[in-house]
Amino acid sequence: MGTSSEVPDIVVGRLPIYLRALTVLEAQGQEIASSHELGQRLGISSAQIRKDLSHFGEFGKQGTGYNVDYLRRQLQRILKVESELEVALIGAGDLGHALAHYDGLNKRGFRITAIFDSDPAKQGEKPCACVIQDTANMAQILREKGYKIAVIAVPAEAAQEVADTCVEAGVKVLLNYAPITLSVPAEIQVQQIDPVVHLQRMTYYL
Amino acid sequence: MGTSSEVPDIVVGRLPIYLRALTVLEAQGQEIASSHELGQRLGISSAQIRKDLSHFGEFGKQGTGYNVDYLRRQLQRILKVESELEVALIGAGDLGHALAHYDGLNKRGFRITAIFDSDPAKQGEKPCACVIQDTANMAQILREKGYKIAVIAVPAEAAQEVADTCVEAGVKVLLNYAPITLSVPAEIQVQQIDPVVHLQRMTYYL
DNA sequence: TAGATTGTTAATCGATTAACAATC
DNA sequence: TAGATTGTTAATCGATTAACAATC
Repeated sequence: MGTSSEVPDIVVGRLPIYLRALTVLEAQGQEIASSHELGQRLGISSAQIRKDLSHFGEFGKQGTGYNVDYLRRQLQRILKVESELEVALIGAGDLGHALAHYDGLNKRGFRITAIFDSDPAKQGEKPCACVIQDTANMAQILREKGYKIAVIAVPAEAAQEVADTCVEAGVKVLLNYAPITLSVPAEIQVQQIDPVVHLQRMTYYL
Repeated sequence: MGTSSEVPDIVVGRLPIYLRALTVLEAQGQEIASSHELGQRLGISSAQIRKDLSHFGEFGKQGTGYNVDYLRRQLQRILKVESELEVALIGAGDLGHALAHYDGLNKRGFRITAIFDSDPAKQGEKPCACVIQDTANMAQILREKGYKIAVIAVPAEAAQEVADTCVEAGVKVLLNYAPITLSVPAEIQVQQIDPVVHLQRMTYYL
């Protein structure tokens, strides 16, 4: 064991997949799952699942497997998603609206509580529980309310500037839907969602 | 060298990122780029970029670097995105509509030419160039028109069944927005987009 | 107890990096 | 030529897997 910074990124990246599978199993009323069963569902070897989990502790019982509810809670704790997290959404175009309406975020602990758009025509609209505000006020609001998580759903041309503002305002986690690679300080977490990139890595095999 | 099946998945996965960066550079009028410059922009080592490209051929010139336009075209060829590819979209909820409206797909070679939804109220609607059809007719249409690529934007409960139908109808590439791990034959390519999974792998570091 | 499955070790496998000859 | 950068090799580094003692 040791400090959490020793856990490989790639291991951390699989935990949400495990968590999701456990949530599904629990909804189905299953109380126990073995690493073998989990692995089969996810297309991952059972050894890898056990190895991954061993970075964080001992969660199973020999001869039995893992208690689904217990392991789910442990993963939520490890991933720091036990309580609800507030998310700022920047960009209220089609995608921004779709995200604002999407209850899957809410149900899984991410609450969009601020939305920004630079288009005055959209400001004042209320696509979900919160009203669309002017991007000009974003930096101040992010800092005052202490937002740590932001979702960027603006056009590619605006994304880097939005990211810079977020970082400057104290945001630590960025989910970027704009199709460009953002340049941010090393301590800032960025994940990219670009459907074209995902499609292109598959068309290679056609 | 050898057959393309020898190229590691992880290398193929980076090519779309390179392609995207080259497209940006070209739009900015830059004609030449070195592996070092590309790497700096992407947060990847120059050695890795050269190694990755070396799986497919020799595209650069010593002492100079890579011709941006030439390398971009080569990557498009390797990734099989030289010509437009037809995409079927299943699910016309908020996300489906957002995808149908998104011109970034079109501009980068993926044309949505069929949309399906099981809700009769939505059928007949025309969110983009094509009309929403009944999911009941999906299998037949996918097979007749020879769709190889489908985007799944239905609720989690319906996703596995939709995937099964797609695979049965000859689809080879699936982009899945539903928050479940799909079970498909090994030869089928699947990529998953789940914002919650992306967020959770970052909240670990908060 | 017998059967099953964990957590962990050691071996294997694969990916990344550093370094450099080739060459533009 | 001098400077720069590629493509490639070999070394390093890290991740996955197989195997098994521990134990429920």
